[in-house]
Amino acid sequence: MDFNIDFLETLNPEQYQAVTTTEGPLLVLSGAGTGKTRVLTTRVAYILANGLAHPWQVLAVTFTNKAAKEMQERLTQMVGAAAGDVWLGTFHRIGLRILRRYGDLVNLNKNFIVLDADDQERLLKNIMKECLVDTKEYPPADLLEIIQHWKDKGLAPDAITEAEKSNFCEGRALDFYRLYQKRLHEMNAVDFGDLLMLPLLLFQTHPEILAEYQHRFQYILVDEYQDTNIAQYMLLRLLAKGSNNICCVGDDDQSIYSWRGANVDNLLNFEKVFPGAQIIRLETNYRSTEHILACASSLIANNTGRLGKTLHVANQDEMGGELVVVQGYYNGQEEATEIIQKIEDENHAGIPLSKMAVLVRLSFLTREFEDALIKANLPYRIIGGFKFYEREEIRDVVAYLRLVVNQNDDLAFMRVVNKPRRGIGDKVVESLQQTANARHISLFEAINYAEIKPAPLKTLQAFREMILDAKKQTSTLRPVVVAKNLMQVSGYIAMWQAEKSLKSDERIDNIYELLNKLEDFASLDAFIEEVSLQTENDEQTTGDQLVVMTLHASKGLEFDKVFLPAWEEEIFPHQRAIDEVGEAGLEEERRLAYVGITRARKSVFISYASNRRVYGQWKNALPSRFVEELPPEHIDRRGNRRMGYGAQFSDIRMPWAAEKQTPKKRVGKRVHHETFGDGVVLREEGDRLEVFFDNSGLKKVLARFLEEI
DNA sequence: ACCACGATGCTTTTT
DNA sequence: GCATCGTGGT
Repeated sequence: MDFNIDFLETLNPEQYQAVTTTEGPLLVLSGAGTGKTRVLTTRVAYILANGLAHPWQVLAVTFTNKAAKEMQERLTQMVGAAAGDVWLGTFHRIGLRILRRYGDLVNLNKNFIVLDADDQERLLKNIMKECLVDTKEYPPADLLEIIQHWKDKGLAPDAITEAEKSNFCEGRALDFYRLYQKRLHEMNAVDFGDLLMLPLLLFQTHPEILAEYQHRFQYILVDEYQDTNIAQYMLLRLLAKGSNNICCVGDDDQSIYSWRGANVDNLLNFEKVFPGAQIIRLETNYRSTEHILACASSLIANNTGRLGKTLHVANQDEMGGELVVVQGYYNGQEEATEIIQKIEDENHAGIPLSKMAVLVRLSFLTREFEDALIKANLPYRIIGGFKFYEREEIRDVVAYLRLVVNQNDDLAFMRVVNKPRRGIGDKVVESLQQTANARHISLFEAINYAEIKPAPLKTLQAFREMILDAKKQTSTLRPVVVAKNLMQVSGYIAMWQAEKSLKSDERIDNIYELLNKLEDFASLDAFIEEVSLQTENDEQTTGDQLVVMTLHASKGLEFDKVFLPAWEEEIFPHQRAIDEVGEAGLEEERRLAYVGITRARKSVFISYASNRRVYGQWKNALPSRFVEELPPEHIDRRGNRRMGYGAQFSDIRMPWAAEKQTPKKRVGKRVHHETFGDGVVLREEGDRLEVFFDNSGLKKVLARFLEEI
């Protein structure tokens, strides 16, 4: 293989070791900005160049689709077309690939579909309703989370032990899980968790298949190992039993997905699980300045139970640099406006927008920045907010296509059968469902048997023919043409065109954007599969844009200048993280702060606001405790913009603050309301009061609209 | 079957 | 403050 190994010379000694120690288990502890992607990529290239394995005998797993794509590109640069034969992708994609091949051994039909979060929740809601559960009291989303956690551990319903059981809905979660799996099976569908759990089940029940993959994968590489869950760990352990050549790269200080089932112990126990493992530490940081690293290190030092690493700057040029700025603001809006102003100034001074980023803890915080960006007329992209593939119109179009591919896809059927309105209401769908249940057939097939009045029946038959017609077209026409036809014939596009609003125009644009993507696909199946795995916003760097995203979404990225707003108690660290898992939650929040700071090459701008609107209500806020954990000599602390540094937050007297100071006991008091007149307070729940007004009767009103009389 | 309106709850973080 | 859901009227 023609392969230029010159770039081995540009590696530092530790990186070189990590690349060339190919045999046996290896753990690479790789701090932020120490070149781990480079190591991983070069390692694969090294293995291929030395003929240690064929490309298809190398398995490289990444955490996100984006990371996989980036690695694929870099690898192609180094080894050319051979890069395409390496098994490279997210765990979920690899799992899918295995199931497409051997799914029949775990009761799957070859062309199964992958449900997204929305489908899953809808399905669970249906199941719960059938079981006469009040979905208000027991939210399907909570059940989904429970089931996902089971799947994260690789636990099928029969494997749930007493200790794993949940007391959700009087302990019925397991029953629902069983039903849910049964329903998935009937629909020939899997969810995200199944993409890990079912391959695991396959390997456990079919040793000969496991042996085949153990033999196949001579070298296994894993990125972001600190964020793998138990199912992923078990898969890796099984696969690595073949060659024993497994290399995991990770950083315990960047473990930020425990809420999703990630388990840092995978990394901490690496030596125990893989005897004879070697460990290499990458501690030379090529990304950030001294001040930035000092802040990150000082902050993370407050965590316990770390493996411990000391990052140092790579070159002397990076010594010094700008101090990390900590700025206080009056409120969230001022904060957003001023930060965008700064970004605009930097942009005028020559820094491209794409080299800067605003990273927030909670996705709703992106909103104020979006407003400010629109006012400033700067091009931007929000990541972590509403995602392209989660938009209504996109999901509708995909549902149509899913139905063309698989008429038994009941969820897709229900989504589009009356969209646009065709006069098919709840009653008709209910009747279809009954027939379908009784005969064990899909809703689509039930059209032929259900007792339905002539008018809707005619509509349903026409709908049926339309889908079957599109299916017929797939054998002669290109997928993109079939899809465009269907969107016209079904009246779906016309539905939005008729609406004529700003939003509907945008929706139509989105639909065409989606349909154009179809150009690149040979079949509808392939397209749907791509879409169902593409949950994360792919990099569509259309020109020079500023990104505003969540801290979670920023993992693995880097920017010259990073802005970290809303460093306030209850937001960051997030109150719920602390409430739910206490000290462990706080430490994960701190790692998130560490991830945020270490995204920056040249400068970090941290800020907090004294007042913030949450749920449309003003709340005052204290600076995050993390601010106090930064080393004073490395920061430029500017305090609050309007009050000057040192002002006591409790000194702030704002109109809305007055309401907080009124005594809590208001029950029994006579009050006056501008619209409802005089009355007496009966009950009190936080800010909401139940008042019996003399002339208007019983009303629920907000305390701030009341005056005591 | 569909629409208008009001009550409700929501904001962690994502493959 | 907003989007979603459920209700009751047409």
